[in-house]
Amino acid sequence: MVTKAPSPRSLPVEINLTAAIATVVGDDPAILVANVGRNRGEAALPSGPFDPLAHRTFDIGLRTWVGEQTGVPLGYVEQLYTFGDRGRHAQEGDRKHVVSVGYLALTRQGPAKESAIPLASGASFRPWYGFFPWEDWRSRKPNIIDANIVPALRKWAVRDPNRPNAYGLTRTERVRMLFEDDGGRFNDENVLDRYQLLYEAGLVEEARRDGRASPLIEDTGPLGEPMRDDHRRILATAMGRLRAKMKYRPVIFELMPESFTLTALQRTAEALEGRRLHKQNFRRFVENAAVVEPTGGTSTRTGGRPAALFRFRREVIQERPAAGLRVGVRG
Amino acid sequence: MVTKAPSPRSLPVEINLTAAIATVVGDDPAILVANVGRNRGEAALPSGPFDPLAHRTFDIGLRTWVGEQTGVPLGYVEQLYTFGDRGRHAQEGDRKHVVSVGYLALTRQGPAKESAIPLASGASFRPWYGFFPWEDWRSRKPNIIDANIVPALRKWAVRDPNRPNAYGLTRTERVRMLFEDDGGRFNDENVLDRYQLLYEAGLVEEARRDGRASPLIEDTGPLGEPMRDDHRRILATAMGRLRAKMKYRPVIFELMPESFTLTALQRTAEALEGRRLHKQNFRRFVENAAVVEPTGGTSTRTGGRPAALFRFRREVIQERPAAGLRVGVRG
DNA sequence: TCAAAAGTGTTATCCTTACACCCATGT
DNA sequence: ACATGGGTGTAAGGATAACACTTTTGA
Repeated sequence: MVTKAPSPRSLPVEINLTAAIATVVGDDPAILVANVGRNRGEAALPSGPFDPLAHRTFDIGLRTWVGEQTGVPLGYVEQLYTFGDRGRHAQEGDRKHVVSVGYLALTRQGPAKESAIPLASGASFRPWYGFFPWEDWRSRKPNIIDANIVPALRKWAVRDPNRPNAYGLTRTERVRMLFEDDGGRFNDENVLDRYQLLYEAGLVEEARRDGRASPLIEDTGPLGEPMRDDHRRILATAMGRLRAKMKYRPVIFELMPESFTLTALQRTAEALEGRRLHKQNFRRFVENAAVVEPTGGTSTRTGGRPAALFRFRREVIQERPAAGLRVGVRG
Repeated sequence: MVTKAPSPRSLPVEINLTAAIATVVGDDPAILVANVGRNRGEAALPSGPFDPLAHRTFDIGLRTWVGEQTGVPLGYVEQLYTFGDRGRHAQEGDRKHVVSVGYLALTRQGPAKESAIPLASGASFRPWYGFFPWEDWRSRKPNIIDANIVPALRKWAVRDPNRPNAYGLTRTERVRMLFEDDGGRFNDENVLDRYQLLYEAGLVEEARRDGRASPLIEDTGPLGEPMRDDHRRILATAMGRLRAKMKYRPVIFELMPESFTLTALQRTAEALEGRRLHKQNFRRFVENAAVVEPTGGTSTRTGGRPAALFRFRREVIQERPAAGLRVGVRG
């Protein structure tokens, strides 16, 4: 058996780090993007080469150039996935091969509508549901699902209804599981699967760009705002991972200010999960998980009774390593 | 903000794929290793360069050379983590930089003690608890923990008891959470954290090799069999991921034969999780999760009443996407 | 005094944990 | 007949989901 035999001939390889940097602005989750919709520029995630001479680890490299170039200090950082498909960046020709390591990062951003952090020009925080309008079920099931997505996916599925994918699921089954099955509830963590299905069905702009568009895309119109290269796939991975992770790790507090009301905490959880939560149960959960403690202060907010302020109890990290916000459904 | 600016000067980068290929042999989980303990050879995970000219994706590359070189057909394949620290492979000098993409793969191996699949010479399946003896709690709490690990870690911790790591945990807290807290239960998923702690404390052979050994390693003796490079870290990542994943996805059936008894299924789950499970509860769980169905056949096994045979119900993948074996504690 | 949001009490139901016992076969 | 493992019934306790109601402020 061979181990680390040198490749006979090989393309030069470049390692690229691409970060989905998430925050919450007001009541909406947002993502840091570069090159915002100027003339012809598509939105792009911050991304840069990894230079092993300058930085010892991926993490250090990422924090350094994100800090330098955007002014955003990163708190929590987590590696997501490494994308290495040949031909992901067709425009590069075949002269080198780019491998992208995707990262999720969190940064605090305060409640202001305007960004509190001075950002480099061209960079801004944008609500992530602009890129994934079908993921925001907070006020209701998004209309785009029944009006556009499901009809188009059904047409796509019937063309070859029984072809199984890698997991043995047919097109019809995948459509039902991911978009139709609202008798069952919306599974907030399958962000990537839903995007992937739309991509395979040729219904997102990126599929058209890659020469995989279906004629059906003319029916649906653009589904969410596209991003450069496969950045929207990386963002989908990040959203799904964050939604999963917050249920068993207290990462949400990386997005909260030092002290906050329980309602603010709930709004943030709802923003990330894209669905409303049940107030009493949310509070009971937070209470007996003991992840927060009262500061003693109160906040006089927009109308209504003043709310008690709480802070994150750092001790829970050692007391209950699995303390997240695994709360139930429905508001 | 810069996106994909070319790195000014850069080391050549090589992408290396390293796979933890897991199976179950009899009642023990095993991992495919190359270069088994001949003269001076350390165990190593199968590993090879990724050549973007030959293979379109990482997955395809991995399946191809694993198949060619070892004869092992891979079923389930999942990317784990990409390791890019400079200096991981010191012996390479500074002439190129190797980035390793770690993978978890599963393959069926049948109940035979001898491997059913002809393996390339030098390759073999080895029980993974040989590399992680502190992870097997099936018969009892491993003696090595109280006899060797905890005393050495305590000595290590008191040298600098309050230094926090990246998560704000002190040495003392980490030791307690990961190895001492048996009032609380053993958390089977933290395989990587435990290995990482032993590495930082300088108690594993790899730390000595990297020049980070503590004198304490002379007290403890070698803790588990070492592996080449950082392969034991990759294996720890794989074990933790598999233990976590089997609780919410039916991946365990990738390791089972076509039909099996419920006890065999339980033994496999126990082998992977490294702890005994409660029989009745395991059965009830499997029953009402409806992940299996009776084949009608029975198996006459080693003594005792014949056991009914079951098979995996593929339909659950679409019925209950989160159908795993999230079963309770204790046998 | 009333709108608006904070904050609480209580119950039905289901799932988890744990107990101990019966069944069918080979020797 | 008995050893060996296969297979089951049931009850206590806790977590979850859902119901509607009281409290405190600002305008």
